[in-house]
Amino acid sequence: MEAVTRLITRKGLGSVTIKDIAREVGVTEGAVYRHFVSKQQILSYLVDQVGEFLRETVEDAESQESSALENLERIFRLQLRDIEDYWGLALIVVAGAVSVEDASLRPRVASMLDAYVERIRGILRQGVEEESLRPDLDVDAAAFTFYGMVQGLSSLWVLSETPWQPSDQGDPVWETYKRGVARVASTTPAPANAEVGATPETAYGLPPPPARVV
Amino acid sequence: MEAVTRLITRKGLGSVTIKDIAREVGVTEGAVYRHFVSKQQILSYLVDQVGEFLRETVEDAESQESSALENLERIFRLQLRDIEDYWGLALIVVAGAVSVEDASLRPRVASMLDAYVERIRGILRQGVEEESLRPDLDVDAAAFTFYGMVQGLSSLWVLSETPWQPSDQGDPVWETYKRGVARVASTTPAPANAEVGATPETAYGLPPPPARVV
DNA sequence: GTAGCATGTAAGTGAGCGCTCACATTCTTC
DNA sequence: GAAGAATGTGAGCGCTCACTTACATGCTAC
Repeated sequence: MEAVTRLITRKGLGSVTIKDIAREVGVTEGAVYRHFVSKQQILSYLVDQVGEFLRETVEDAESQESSALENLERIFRLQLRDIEDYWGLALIVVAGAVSVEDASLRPRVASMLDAYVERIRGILRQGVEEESLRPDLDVDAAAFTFYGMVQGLSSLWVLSETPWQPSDQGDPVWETYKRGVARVASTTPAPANAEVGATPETAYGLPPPPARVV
Repeated sequence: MEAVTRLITRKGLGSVTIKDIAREVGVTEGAVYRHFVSKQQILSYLVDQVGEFLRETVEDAESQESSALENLERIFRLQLRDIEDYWGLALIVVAGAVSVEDASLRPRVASMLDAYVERIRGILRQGVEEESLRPDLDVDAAAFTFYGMVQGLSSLWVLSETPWQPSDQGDPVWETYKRGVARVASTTPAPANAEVGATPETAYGLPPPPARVV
């Protein structure tokens, strides 16, 4: 499974063949079929693995005893970092690219992503309750937008030639989101004549994001 | 090209073959090769066509003499509608799925999407100037988020089994976005002890969003 | 009307795919 | 150390794909 992940990260999902996998592991094709009954099964396991990975990410961030908004920000940043590390997996997480080609995997990808979005909704709901988020927040909409932010950054990054990183854009994108969902009174509203381009302070007791060379 | 669009809409991108295209048009494979030199060329034309389609959508919305925020909202809604109508094209617009499989098409898809996002940025910049958007708005971040909203809704929709439509979620998602980018001073800020569940006022002279059953 | 060209057809080619199978090797168990 | 299971090999099967080619047909120009 690790080899498959590496290959997808390197070559993209569609062009990974059983022969590729076998060579990456250092065996022949036949040997692969001693452990998996079909290519579809391999991809299916991969989807499960990605789902598990997502679940862990969310739970790690949740376990910290802090506000929902802080937890969300942590998830957001972890997600961007993971996407940078696992180029190809981003495509699964983010576009459900597998399921486009192989309709039989679609339900699995769908339910994996659904579980993820549902977890985000849960945090948002908690945020509304604990009043770190707007009381009139539409939780579904905010969850969609959260998912979209990650996905949008990922797919533009994956396509782009220039070597920027999602996390470079993470701060301002998050600020925009926060403004949309946070309780208005608790944010420090920008003065009307604030300087354009001023970088917002990072908060929430997070370590400052690692400096990245652009 | 229309036949290709229909086929992708019907079957997904990866599983469309030259034979499929030929049959859809009503000729044989050989005849297709009288007009196109390769399958890659066909897909390349398709990407161009999608780019043109996007450009037209944005320009239509821009041509209306109204605020940048209103224009953006119009683009957002048009986009969701188009995605519902052209299932498969959503995947190109939204995930660059082609380019995942065929690396040679990637630059083309990338520049098409880049042009789109750049247009969005232009509208946002205009909005900052005309003061319908926050003066300290990070235009890049807001453009990313805009793109992500559309993409997030699309891909979750494409995967989902249940028959919801992106435009069902459009209103609340847009509200969230608007709150993130619009000029704070011109919105009616919720008082610190606002009632839970209070619906924010729409502003900017927009008609109230149509009531939607969720 | 016929030359020339655009367009179409049917059969094929070669390559790559997922997958299988007869057979070899290695590991475990007693 | 032998039996048997697990694991690996390499050839190859059947299939589909993008693409080609030899040949037919219709349209246009003069």
